[in-house]
Amino acid sequence: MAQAIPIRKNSPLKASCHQCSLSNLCLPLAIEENDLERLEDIVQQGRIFNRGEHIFDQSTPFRSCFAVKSGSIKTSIITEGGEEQVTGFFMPGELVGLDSMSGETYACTAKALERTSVCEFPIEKLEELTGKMPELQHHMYHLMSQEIQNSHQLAMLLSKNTAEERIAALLLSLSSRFQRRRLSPTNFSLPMARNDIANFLGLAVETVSRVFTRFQNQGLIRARGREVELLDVEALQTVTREFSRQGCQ
Amino acid sequence: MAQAIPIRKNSPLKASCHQCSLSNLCLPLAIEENDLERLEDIVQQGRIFNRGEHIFDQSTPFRSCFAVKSGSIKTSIITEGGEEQVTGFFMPGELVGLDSMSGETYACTAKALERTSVCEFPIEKLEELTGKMPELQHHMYHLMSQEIQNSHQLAMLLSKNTAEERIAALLLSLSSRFQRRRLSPTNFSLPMARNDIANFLGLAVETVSRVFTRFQNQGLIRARGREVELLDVEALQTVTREFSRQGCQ
DNA sequence: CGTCCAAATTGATCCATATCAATCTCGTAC
DNA sequence: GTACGAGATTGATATGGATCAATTTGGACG
Repeated sequence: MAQAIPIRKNSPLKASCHQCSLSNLCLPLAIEENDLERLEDIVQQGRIFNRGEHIFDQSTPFRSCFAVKSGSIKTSIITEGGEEQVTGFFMPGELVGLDSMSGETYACTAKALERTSVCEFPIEKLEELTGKMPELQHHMYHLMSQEIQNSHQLAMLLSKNTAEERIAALLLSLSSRFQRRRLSPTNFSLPMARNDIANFLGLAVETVSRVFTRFQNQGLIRARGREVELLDVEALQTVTREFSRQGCQ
Repeated sequence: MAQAIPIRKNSPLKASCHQCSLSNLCLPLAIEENDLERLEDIVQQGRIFNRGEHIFDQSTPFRSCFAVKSGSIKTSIITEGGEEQVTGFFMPGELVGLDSMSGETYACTAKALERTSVCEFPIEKLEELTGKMPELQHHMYHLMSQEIQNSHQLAMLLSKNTAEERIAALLLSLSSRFQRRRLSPTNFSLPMARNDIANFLGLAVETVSRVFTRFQNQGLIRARGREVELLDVEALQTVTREFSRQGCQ
């Protein structure tokens, strides 16, 4: 299988947001034809990261935001003590790095959970562009605001909800994000390990494991390793009193 | 004391960010003289709210962000079930409403914790202005990014830290925010009730109370009702492994 | 100055989840 | 195919903080 796939003639090195199936999810929401071209001018498309590789970490000077094209990314803060706090999971169509726009270096570390490709938006050029394009500026505010809300919802989940509620909420969040990408909302593969789930939700791994089996015994889900099937979405929604991470957009 | 204070002749009804002692804290950071005037044109200054009054709530259509001039504000999310989750406390120089820039209505409810005056920034005009003023736009991104980080720090505190650590962190956060306003960082009055602290930090009121007395017995603080004196800041910092809410800016 | 009510404190008990410990599973490399 | 190790599961026990209950404090108001 050493045969390389031939590169298409005239395949542009620069981005082509036009053809991107995620174009309505990430940045170029609802902007004009020639506006889209301006965005294409500044984006660096198609960087690939393998599982476990860092897109950036807390010591990296902040230069760019990244939109996930395929794969998935985990962001986390590492404390001086070396403890990790997972702050989010990012799926295709979502924008990573918005929390870093107020410092010299990134505010967190971003790691590819699987083979992942991203579009890079250099922040200086992006700011320049949003200054000229009110729609795009508005969209940036929208995305950042959404990110604040997500984080508030997470805080709420952590401070008020039980282990079962937190995990149900996460499953439903993932479900709706898969659905938005026109993938099955009931049958998907978790991109992250149990450990990451536990850390994100402020639980011990053992607790996550136990809740998964409990849900399984109750007929709410079917889970084998990272493969998950939601058997009773309604019931899961009942378990979750609150929380709906809408992700990016 | 029925005598009204006479209104100064020519006292402008519109804002005067020039004279505002908070001008380097809230929006008009590092902008030019005539830029500041443009900001003054859009801001509605001097609205006063009494203790307990709502600046806005979740059913209010989103129109404006608010900068705290004096007093303090509590923001919280009310769930369908009527549960409250306090999402933040805002002090003079800080901007409220950034989490609401992605919906038709406000994402939370804002309540004055004491007699509070605010400056109102109508969002449409503000967006228009940031489109023309790159510095101001940059500052908005900065503020929103900071807000995301604050919220991540809170999530971290809630998921990883003990009751003592959370309360020490809050006290130190308030301390540094008082200091930024050139007030005493060791001797201040808490604007919020124990209940609000408990809710914000994901604890029961009783626990907050107990930790306060424990800190007092250990000689870390002196507290009588809402009056607090930090006696050993170093020790409090040791208690807090993490977390530093920088507030706005 | 005393009354009243909300807020705060203190004490006793209980429980959800962490922690510790022991397998088990499965993907990967040899 | 077998061996290995990381990740996941399951079981037993400990504990921090919630909850329930009872005072106490303090501020607003007549």
